[in-house]
Amino acid sequence: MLVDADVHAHGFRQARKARRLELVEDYLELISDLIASGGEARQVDIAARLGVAQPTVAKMLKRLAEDGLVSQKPYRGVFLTERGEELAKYARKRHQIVESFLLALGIEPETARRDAEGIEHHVSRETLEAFRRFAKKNKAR
Amino acid sequence: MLVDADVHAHGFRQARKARRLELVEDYLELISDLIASGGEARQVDIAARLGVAQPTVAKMLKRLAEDGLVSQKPYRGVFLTERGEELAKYARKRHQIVESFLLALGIEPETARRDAEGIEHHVSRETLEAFRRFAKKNKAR
DNA sequence: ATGCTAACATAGCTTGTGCTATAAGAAGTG
DNA sequence: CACTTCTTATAGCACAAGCTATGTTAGCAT
Repeated sequence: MLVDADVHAHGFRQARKARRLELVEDYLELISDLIASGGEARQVDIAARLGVAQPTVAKMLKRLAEDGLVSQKPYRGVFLTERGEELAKYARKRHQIVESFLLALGIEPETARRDAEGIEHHVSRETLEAFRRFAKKNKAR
Repeated sequence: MLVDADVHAHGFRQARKARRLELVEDYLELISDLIASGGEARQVDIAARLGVAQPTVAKMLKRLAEDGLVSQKPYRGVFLTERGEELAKYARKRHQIVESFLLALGIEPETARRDAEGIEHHVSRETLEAFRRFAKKNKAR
């Protein structure tokens, strides 16, 4: 009935790791979208869209900058580094695949969008590939 | 291209709330499984299976007890209250459906188990129902 | 019954992510 | 050019979830 304890533990560790990455990916994806759609990503806009206070964003950006994912000049907008852009691109691709997959399964668009937001961070490459194939084969009408 | 900011923010707030619930569900589900399979749920076992230190579990159990989800007597095992059992049951059902679904999709068992662990918390009732139907129709070979 | 070991309890620290309040810099307007 | 306003920076607090180290208790074995 129950799986081996070590295996079990490993799974949960993975999940916790994924949870920490979620926020980072959300930020990168959003920053990338903001820049693509308006040319700049200001802290206030990021904050408004994430539903969070501006200092929270400032702190997070500092961390992202330290990790080499974004670059910021004082009192100027924030930009993605090459590595940040890469991650953002992958996150967005994954997001789109998950969403199309759900649509192909016949889920309502609104639900698909919302569920995709949560699911995308927990999909391994193998599962993502399976989703992609399925979505391709069963194109949503 | 970008969705309305308030809608966007609301989605993220929901996601953050869900993230806090994840841990609780993981605990309840695991406690329920441990009791079902061995008659008791000891802190050390919970800790081993979650891949976490025992004091971390102790602290969490205290919180769950305050929230009326588990009951514990000092130096004795932990048990689920009625409300806790209910939540655990739903979480487990959801988990099983997600896992069978991934298996039916042709995902490797190991991967399916791991991905299910992360995905289960983000699946709406609508999507869950679609998963259930698909898994039933395409029973894993 | 006494003592040993395994399990639980507790203290205190770290890190991450949120907040409010406030200072400081940039930008637009008269 | 000065002033107002918008944006960003910084300080300081709270809380959740992790850790290590160490004290207590229960249960088993001699």
